[in-house]
Amino acid sequence: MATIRDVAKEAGLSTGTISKALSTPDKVSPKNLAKVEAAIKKLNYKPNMLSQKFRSKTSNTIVVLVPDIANLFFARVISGIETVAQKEGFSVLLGDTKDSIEREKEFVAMVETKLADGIINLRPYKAGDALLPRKDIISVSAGSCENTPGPVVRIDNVEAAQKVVSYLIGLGHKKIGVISGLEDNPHTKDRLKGYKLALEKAGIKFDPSIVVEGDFNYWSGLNATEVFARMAEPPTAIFCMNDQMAIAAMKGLKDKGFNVPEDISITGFDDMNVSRYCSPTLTTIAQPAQKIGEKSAELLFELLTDKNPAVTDYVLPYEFVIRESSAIPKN
Amino acid sequence: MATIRDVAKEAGLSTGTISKALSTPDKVSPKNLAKVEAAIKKLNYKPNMLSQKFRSKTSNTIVVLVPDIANLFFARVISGIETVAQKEGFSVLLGDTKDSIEREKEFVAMVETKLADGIINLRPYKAGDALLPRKDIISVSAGSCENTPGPVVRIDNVEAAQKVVSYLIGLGHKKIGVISGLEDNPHTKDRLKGYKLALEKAGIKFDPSIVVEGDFNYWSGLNATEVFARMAEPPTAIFCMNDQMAIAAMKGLKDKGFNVPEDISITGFDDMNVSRYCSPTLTTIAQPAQKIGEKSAELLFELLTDKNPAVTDYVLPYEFVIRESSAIPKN
DNA sequence: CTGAAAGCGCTAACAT
DNA sequence: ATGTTAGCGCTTTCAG
Repeated sequence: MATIRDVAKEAGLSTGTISKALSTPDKVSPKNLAKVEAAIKKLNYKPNMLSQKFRSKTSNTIVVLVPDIANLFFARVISGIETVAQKEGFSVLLGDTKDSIEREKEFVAMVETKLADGIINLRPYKAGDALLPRKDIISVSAGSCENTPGPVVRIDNVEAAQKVVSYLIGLGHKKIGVISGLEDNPHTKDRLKGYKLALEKAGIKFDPSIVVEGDFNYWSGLNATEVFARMAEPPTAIFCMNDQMAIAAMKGLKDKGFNVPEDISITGFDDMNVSRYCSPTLTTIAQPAQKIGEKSAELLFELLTDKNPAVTDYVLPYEFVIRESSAIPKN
Repeated sequence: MATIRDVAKEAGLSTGTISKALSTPDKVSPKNLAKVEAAIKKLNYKPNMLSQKFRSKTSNTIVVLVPDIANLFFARVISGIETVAQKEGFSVLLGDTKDSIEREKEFVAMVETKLADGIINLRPYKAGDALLPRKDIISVSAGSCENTPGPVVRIDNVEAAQKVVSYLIGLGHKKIGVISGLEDNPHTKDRLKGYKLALEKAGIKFDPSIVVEGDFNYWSGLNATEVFARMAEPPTAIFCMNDQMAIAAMKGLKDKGFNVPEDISITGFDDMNVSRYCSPTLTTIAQPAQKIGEKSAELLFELLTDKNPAVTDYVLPYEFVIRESSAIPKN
C-alpha cells in the first residue's frame, strides 16, 4: 500500500505538498499538481482515512441510535438522516439498540472514544432518562415528545391526536375507544393527552374502560379487538396510536363480523406506505418521517460546528389524512 | 482529554504497561493493575479509538450497501447484520445508496481508504455489474440471485416462485397472471424463470400478455390491476413478485368489484409483517430476511479473518405460507 | 512483568 | 509555493 511518502518520492516533492495538493489544490502550483496527480495514479495511492481522522481528531461520523431498525417509521427517519449526512460528507454508524440500555451505552461510548462526533437518538425521551442528553455529548432527539430536554425535532403529538379525535367527535361519535401504546411510552402519554383534550372540549367524559393497552405492534392491535368485541356496547370509533395496530384492528374487527367504517371507524397514526393500500384505506396522521430525519441531521451538524443555533427545538408540521376507515356512525 | 501518557504518569508506570493492562490484563501484575484502574478512574480516561484503529490498521467496521433503507425487507436484513456485528465487536456503517452507482462507489472507497474492512451488498447482482465483487475488496452479497459471483447468501428464488405457481396450478388455476418487478431486475428474472418452469411442468403455455410489469412498489401493483381488469377474460390468479404489489393489487381489484380470493387468487413474495394482518391475509413466500443478514455477516467475518471458508455460497430455506388470498377458482 | 523507544500515515506550523 | 519537522495517541518490539 502506497503512502503519502511514496507519492512524494515519486513526484519529487515533499509530503507536505502532497497533503496540500489533496486538501487545498489551489494552493499548489499547477505544474506540481500535475506531478502529484501522475504519481498518485501511477502508485494507485489511496489516502489512509484512518490516519487522516486520527490526525485531524474528528471522525466525520455520527451514530444513529434506533430502538429497532426494522420498524418502518425509524427506517424512514434514518433515510432522511443519511441523505443530509452524505451531503455533508459524514458517515452514519448504525446503532440498533434493540431496546437495550446496555447497547445504547456502548454506542454513546463511541463518541466518548472519538469514533463518532455526535448522536441522533430515535428513542423517544422518557422522564428521568439517564443516558441522553449529556452536556459533554452533542446529540439530537428525533421524533420525540413533549418536554424532551435538549435539541429535538418532532411533531406535536398532543395536537395531532386531539385533531383526530375531534374529527371523530365532529362526525358524531360519542364513544371513542383507544388502542394505545405501552402505558409508560412517551408517545402513548402525549397522544392520550390529546385524546383527553378533545373529549374534554366536547364535554365527553373520559372512560378508561375503553382504552386498551397495546404495544405499537400488529398483534397487539388484533388482540385489543377481542376486548372491544366482548363489550355489550362497543365504541363506534377507535383511535389507534399507530398504523400497525390500526391495520391489525381492522382485520380483527372484520373477522368478528364488524364492518369498518360502517360499524366502527378506525384511525391510525404515522401513515405508513401500506395505509393507503389496505382495505379500507386508513385515516391517519402523516408524520413527516423523512423530514424529521433530515432536520435532525441538519441540526446536529449545526451543533457540531457550534454555530450555537438560535433554534434547537423544531416542531414540524404533520398532515391529517382522511381516508375510508372513518365515517359517520350509524345511529 | 486525558491520554494514555497522563494515565501512565498518574499511575507511576509506563505507557506500555497501561496499554497492556487494557488489552491483556492477565499479563500485568495485580498490584499495578489496581494502580492503572485507579488512575483511569481518577482521570476519567477514555482510550482514543481513532488512534487505536489507526495504529492497528483495522477499522472493525463494515459497510452495508443498501439500495433503500426504507424498504422493509432490507431493514430486516440489516437488523440481522447488526445483531452479529455487535456480537463480533464490529460497527456497521450505513450505505444508503438510493440506487445511485455514484454513491455506491463512494462507499466502496471506504474500504479502499481503510475506513471499513468489508462490505455487505444488499443490491442484487446484475450481470455485468462493474462494482462488486472485486478481488481486492472483501464483500458478501446478501439476498441476491442465481449466478451471483462471489460469496453470497440468498434463497432460491426460482424454486420458490415455482412452488407458488405450482400450488396455484394445483388448485385448478390455468390462467395465472403475473405482476413482476422491473424487467431487468435480477429478482424479476429468477422469479419469472420459476413461474415459467411451473407452467411448463403443467403443460401450460406461457402467455406474455398476462405478465404486467411493476417495480416492486405499492402503486405499481395497484396500477397493474387496471390492465387485468380491462381484459375480456382476466386470469383467475395473479402471482405478484412481492408483497407490496400483492397488497396493492388486492386493493385495486376490490375497488373494481373483484373479490379476492373468490374471483381472483393473489399471492405475494417476502412475507412482510403486514401480510398476515391485511384483508384477506396474503399467501406468500416467507424470506428469512433476518437470517440472511445474520448469515451474511457471519460469512463476511470468516472472510475477514481469512479462514478461507469452505462454503461461501449459502442458499437458505424459505417458507411457503398459505393464507386467505388464494383459493380454488370458481369455474 | 515492566520500561524505553520507535513509528503507524498524515497534517500543520514554521521556515525558506 | 514548497520543504522540514514535530508530533497526534497508541501499540509493539526489544531489553532488562
